[in-house]
Amino acid sequence: MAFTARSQESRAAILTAARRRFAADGYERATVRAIAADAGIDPSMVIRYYGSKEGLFAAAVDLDLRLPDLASLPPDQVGETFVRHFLELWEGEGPGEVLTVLLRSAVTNDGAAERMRTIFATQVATALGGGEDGPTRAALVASQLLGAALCRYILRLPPIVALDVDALVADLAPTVQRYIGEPLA
Amino acid sequence: MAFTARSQESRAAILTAARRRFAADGYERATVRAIAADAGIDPSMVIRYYGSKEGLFAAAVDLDLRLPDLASLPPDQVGETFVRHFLELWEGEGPGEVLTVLLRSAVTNDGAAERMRTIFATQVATALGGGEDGPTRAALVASQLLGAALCRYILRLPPIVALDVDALVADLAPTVQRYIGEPLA
DNA sequence: CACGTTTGCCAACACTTGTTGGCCTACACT
DNA sequence: AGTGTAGGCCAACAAGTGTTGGCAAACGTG
Repeated sequence: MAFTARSQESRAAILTAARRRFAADGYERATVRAIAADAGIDPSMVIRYYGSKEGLFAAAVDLDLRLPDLASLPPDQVGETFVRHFLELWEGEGPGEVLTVLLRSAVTNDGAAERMRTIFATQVATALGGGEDGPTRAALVASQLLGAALCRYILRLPPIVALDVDALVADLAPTVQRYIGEPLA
Repeated sequence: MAFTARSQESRAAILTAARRRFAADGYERATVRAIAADAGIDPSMVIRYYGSKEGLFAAAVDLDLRLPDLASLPPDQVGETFVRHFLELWEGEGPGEVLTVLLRSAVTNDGAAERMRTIFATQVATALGGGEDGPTRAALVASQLLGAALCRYILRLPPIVALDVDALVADLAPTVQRYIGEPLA
């Protein structure tokens, strides 16, 4: 039952292959067989190590957003800092893949949607702190950031893809800043 | 080969059932058998009428956004009008289902993504008019609106779901207004 | 009324899916 | 060296998929 050092290599190979497949195809179309083939291993081993396809998925999307401590920043820079951190997460090799997996499959798989919900209900909401309408503000921020990620990394809308990170940050930061700070309707 | 009046009822039943199933489950998990069962008809008829599952899908996502003429509005109301129109499209029974289908499957299906791209590259961009950076502005608008739709109708983030349409319009309108009118970075 | 066409269902096909059990090999430990 | 345990692959399963062909009944048209 317990893991030994010898199998760690296979486990890791399976996990990275799973992330890549899940990211590329989404939960439903990514098959255990394809993941196993990418990892150069038998499909049955995938089940043996991770229990089921869903267990593998859960292991593949285990990510800490590592949101910075925004409370210690000058209030008027929170928006820009937050947007930049989020976008650089997406641009990165590892986290970007995990986030792609999450978003791609949260759209069709309810388990992934639940995971996304908790991530943005806990990590984002607490990072932003906030009073009684804190959750609403966090959700508005999420709507803009997830929308941007959707258009840039999933749908690949050309005008959004064409922008470099700095320009995108400059465009989005005021929006996020307003959702965090300005009074709501 | 040609359609007769007698079959129109079944065709329509299949189409509405397909829209509902595609919207609820996404392309992959919506099975022809389930759609046929919902329509109270044999699965083979679905294929006979629409050729294949993909043909049925193509027929199910045939929608005109019916974007209003924004040019004739006072410039400072364009944002709010646009946001409200978009949200009410989503709230509506028929169009909302089609949009859900489109977004749900654009994330994993490349054909649907292409359809989405052209919709937001042509319909939205031309509705907003605009000069040389018009496409960029339109894409930024799309990022916020699609993000909001994603959070509200797909991921169902509670704080976004809890808002009524008026409140959401009030929160999002300034963002869209800024993307349309204010200078970009 | 008889004809051909259309509608519809049943059964089946060929295939893919996640998952399981059996068997052999290679390692670790005493 | 001998033994127990874990790694790994093969083959197979049961279930579900989209799709096809054949056949009975209902229809519209002459």
